Amino acid sequence: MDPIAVGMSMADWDRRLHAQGYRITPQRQLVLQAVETLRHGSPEELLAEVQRHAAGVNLSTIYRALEVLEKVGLVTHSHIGHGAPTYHSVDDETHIHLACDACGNVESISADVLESLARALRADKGFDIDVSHVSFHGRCRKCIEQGRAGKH
Amino acid sequence: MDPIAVGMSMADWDRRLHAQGYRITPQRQLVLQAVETLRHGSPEELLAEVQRHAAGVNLSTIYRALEVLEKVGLVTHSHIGHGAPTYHSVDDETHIHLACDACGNVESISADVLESLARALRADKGFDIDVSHVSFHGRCRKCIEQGRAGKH
DNA sequence: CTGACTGCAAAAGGTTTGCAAAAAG
DNA sequence: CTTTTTGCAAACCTTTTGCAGTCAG
Repeated sequence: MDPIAVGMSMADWDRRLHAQGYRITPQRQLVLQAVETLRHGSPEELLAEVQRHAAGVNLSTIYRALEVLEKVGLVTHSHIGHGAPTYHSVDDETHIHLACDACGNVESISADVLESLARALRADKGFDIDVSHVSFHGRCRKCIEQGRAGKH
Repeated sequence: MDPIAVGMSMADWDRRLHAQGYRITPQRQLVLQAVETLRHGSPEELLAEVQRHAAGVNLSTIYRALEVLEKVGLVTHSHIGHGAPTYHSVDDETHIHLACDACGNVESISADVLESLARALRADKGFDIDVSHVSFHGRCRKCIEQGRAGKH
């Protein structure tokens, strides 16, 4: 598997960084690749992925790289559970997360379902939702059928 | 201000605890009252509120009380930002949060806006949203008008 | 060269846990 | 009297920060 050409945002990732005055570094490229490889990843998970290619990279570098990559619009994150945020690449189709509180499973679905709600909130409240950030908690089909209860 | 009769859930709060085998303690009552007084509160903030009435209460007690109160259905929490969760009492009208990433302000609105979306997700994906848990990120009217950018 | 970036280690938040003493039922 | 609950202190986990050395431009 070619570690370079993973997503379409990779095409101009360096230009994007450059444009905003940031430098191109191997670490930043590795983090971006890691985000695109694991389509969802916590900082910890991204570190593991990055370290498969470059063992010496430090966790704080992951955090700082993600901050920069997010600032230039190459990645986003959302808070799915109680724990760590999940980062994903911006070139994926915008999606939202359905996190099951009973089994912990997380499903990604298209963000299209939010369209009319987003429009309504924009109109009524003047509030502009960051759609890529959205995640819903609840119970998935399987857990409802099995009568599994429980939060978290 | 009467510290006892704040919300309607206070009516049978002790019965609720009792029913599930938990004991009635001043700390638990104080925490429940604090949640109803500050309609939104992080554990830290709830501690401060509780300590206005009983200085000796410990933060870990707040956490443990919230866990129990949540288990018996007297309070819920939602994760608004990056930081601490926010607890609110269940007897309030179910509401969701609109958190502005630019100014940090959080607005509560009725959860009614989610009705049709919730129904659709239930039908299409079999996923049952925990509505009280929902919060949206984005930009509020003020910040949009002032062209204020920025995440977090 | 010079400033931005990295690794490391320490600090900072937020939450959890073990334990002995205190309180509830 | 028995069992739960509390307060305290320490442990834990994730994220942030200060700093000196390194690297990109």
